[in-house]
Amino acid sequence: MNKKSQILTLAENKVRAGGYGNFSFRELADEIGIKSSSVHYYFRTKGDLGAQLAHQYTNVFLASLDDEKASLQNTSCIDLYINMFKGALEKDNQMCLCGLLGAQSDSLPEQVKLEIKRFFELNIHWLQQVFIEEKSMTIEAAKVKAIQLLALLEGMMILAKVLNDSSVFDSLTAENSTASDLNL
Amino acid sequence: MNKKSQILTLAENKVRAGGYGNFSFRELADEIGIKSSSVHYYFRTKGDLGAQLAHQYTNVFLASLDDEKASLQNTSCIDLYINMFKGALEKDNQMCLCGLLGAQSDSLPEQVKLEIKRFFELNIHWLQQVFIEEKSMTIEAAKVKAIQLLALLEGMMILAKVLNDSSVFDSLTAENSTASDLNL
DNA sequence: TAAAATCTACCTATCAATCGGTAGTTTTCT
DNA sequence: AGAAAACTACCGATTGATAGGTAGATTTTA
Repeated sequence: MNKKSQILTLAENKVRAGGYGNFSFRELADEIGIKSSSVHYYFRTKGDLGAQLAHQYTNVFLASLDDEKASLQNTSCIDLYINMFKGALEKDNQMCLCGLLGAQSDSLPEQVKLEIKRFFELNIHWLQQVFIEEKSMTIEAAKVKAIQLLALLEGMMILAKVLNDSSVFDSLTAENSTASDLNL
Repeated sequence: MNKKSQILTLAENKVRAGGYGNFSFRELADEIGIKSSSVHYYFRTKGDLGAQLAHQYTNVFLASLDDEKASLQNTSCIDLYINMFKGALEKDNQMCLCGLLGAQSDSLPEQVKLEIKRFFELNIHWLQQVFIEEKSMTIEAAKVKAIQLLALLEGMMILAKVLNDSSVFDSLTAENSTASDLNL
């Protein structure tokens, strides 16, 4: 793996653990074994690094979503989507990168903010299509559902972390659907 | 308002905008018109300040929840709860303090982490009681619902901020219940 | 084909600013 | 007088960022 990828991977872990302020050029450089100026060689400013990080995270997330969709043909895309979040949490025990950055977005550089917005817009659109196709919803209703599900999952990641219990996700998948209908 | 309250109020705004790293002793002191050492007089360490901040936030939040509950007798407590979140967002255009800190919790001092956990446990308990009383649920089902609703609202705050649109909350209240049943 | 120019991938060294925190002193209030 | 609430004056560490340099690979030009 080249240095640039190493930097992005390491930065992702740090951001997902504690947000935008939880990484520094020196820290990244030290742990990789280069100098902080070399990190600046790949990323002119911290904002650039953050923006590229979010952009790549979004692309990888959506790509693996489509991959899973293609390979698991008999599973509901909604369950697939829920399990993507649950899996990310259980695998890394970390927040969603864009969820955390989204919560902090008031304090982020503009370029990072835009990438966070992109993540949410693309995810809402992906889910909206699923609700239209799987549940025969109208465009409007599907969008509302998409936003609600995405919010629910981002929030669940927070709760799972705080309560130190990833089983809170289990009530969401269709297998245990007795508890899953959240009609308020 | 005394200095200590001023410090806490100012710190709350800064944390709700950008997280735990978004305030410093110097910044708080400058904006209030005292010296940073005077902030240390009231709060020995940054962890102490953060912990007291979260503790007070939790107490105020739950107290005004009970206040509203007592004054608005004919409204569902669930709608009341939802509107507390929506109101906080529209009034301050800021995240839930403990939602943001919860997302960052891996990087927080232990004392702050404990206060964040307290916020979520008390809120889950409050909602659980509502679901038991209003919807005649079992203890277990009510807890699942409480966790789901809290997660949904914390996540909605993130989405509302990122999309810059607080109307995403509107689909949740009982008045527009056509779109509100989130049965997956 | 060989020299010249350019690029890649780092480096050393340093900057002003900011960070959380401390010791000891002075002012203000009761 | 004595306690509370501020202050001055620091400390060591870290931050993002910049200037300038270098060895080696690659590309362009004559």
